[in-house]
Amino acid sequence: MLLVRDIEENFEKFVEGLKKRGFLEVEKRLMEIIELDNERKEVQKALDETFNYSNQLSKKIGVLIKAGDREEAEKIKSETSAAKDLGKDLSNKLQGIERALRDRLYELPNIPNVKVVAGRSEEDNELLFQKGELPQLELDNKPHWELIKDYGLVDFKLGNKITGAGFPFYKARGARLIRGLINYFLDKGIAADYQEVQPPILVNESSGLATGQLPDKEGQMYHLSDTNLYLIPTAEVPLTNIYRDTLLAENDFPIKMIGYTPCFRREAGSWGADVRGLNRLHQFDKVEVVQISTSENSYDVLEEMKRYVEGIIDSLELPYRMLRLCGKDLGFTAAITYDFEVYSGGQKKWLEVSSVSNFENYQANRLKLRYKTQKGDRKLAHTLNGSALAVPRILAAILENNQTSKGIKMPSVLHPYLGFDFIEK
RNA sequence: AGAGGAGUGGCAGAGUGGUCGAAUGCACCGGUCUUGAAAACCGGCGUACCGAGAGGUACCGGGGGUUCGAAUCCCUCCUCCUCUGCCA
Repeated sequence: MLLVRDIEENFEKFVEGLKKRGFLEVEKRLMEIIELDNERKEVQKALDETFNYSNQLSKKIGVLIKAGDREEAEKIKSETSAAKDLGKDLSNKLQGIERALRDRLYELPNIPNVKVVAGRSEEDNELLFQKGELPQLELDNKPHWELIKDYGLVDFKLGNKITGAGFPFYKARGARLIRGLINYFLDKGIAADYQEVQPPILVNESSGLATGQLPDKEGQMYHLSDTNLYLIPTAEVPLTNIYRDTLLAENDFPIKMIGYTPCFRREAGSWGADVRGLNRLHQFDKVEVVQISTSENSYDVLEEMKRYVEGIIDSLELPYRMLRLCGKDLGFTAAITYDFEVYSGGQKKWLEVSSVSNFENYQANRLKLRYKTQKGDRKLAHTLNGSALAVPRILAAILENNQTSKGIKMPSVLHPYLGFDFIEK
């Protein structure tokens, strides 16, 4: 959530930033917020004064009763009702203003970093580099949704029967591949000093609000109405919320966490050819890294996370490229996001397998996540996260790129995790 | 899930309607003493909002209520503990 004080101090920067995202009537929205905040201050002040007045009277009554002067006490009591009524009016008014202010602030996404270009759609994401050879496949190569059938790795029909579309069963070597990839990704993280966390995959409303999935993406999460809990769309939610309502010391940093969870997304409104097979699922596995940093260091941390993710993809011998998302494609809470995509030769498509983002203090503000500086000031921390990595799409690319007429080769780093290095017919 | 008990500052723990933002101890910070350290002693020590400041206001698990006045009484939700039941 944006800070009103920052909006006031850097009005132009906020106007520009929101315009980059294609927001309309930006000045008007921001002015309204500043006005509401001023109104809030005024009403708060009046309310404080009213409370002060009645607090004085109450104290007097207390003293008088103790002194045995009942009559005088009753007299003062009769004077309190006007202040009480006024107090009630003012606090209703204040509540209304605060709600309005909060609602307006909730509507506003994070301000993009200066490096982020405006853009009109994902077409305008900036391609920063591409690495690795595109696979030279034999003529009869197939997309993974055929390969998984041929080799009996993933069963979508069974998923339909037991749950519904987008909830596949992984079987035999398919299941082993999922488990192996998860373990490989976790081991990589541990080697890079991330602390492994196994979080709950159901979270409460406060957690969803704090990392910004709520209210923005309400319709994208599965909601259990009888307990008012949400199935997580990413481990980011429970991992980042560990630090909700926290005051850290500067020597608590760096804070590096890694967690594997299944992720649940309703994907309402998704359609088209790119949803086939493992490309887009309602339930999928993902290993996520999260870091909490000071405001000074967060861009160094972001670079570190990018290098980290790149290293894993590289080790899997997959061709990949990195993009910087344009303002229009940037997630609601992110200030900057780098996407990693791997090339999947069977469907001849680039698949997004990781998003690495810096949220600066946007989430921290909602999380009430601060740290104390050496000088003793309290500052909002910065939060960052990245996929490391999304499992099914990596699986799709491995299957497609390594297929031969005799079977599918497995990347060498996975051999110890799989117990096989080749999937033959 | 049922019955009972409990949630107070970084921690421990007092406070059951009035000058309580809250005793006391520990921890922490500064100082005195000391060659140095410890001990002892003195002082400081929660958060947020408003204000240039003086100061004001709010906060005793969350929300609501009673009252001139609530940490204290009532309602509700959450969490923890004990017993009973159930179950990976």
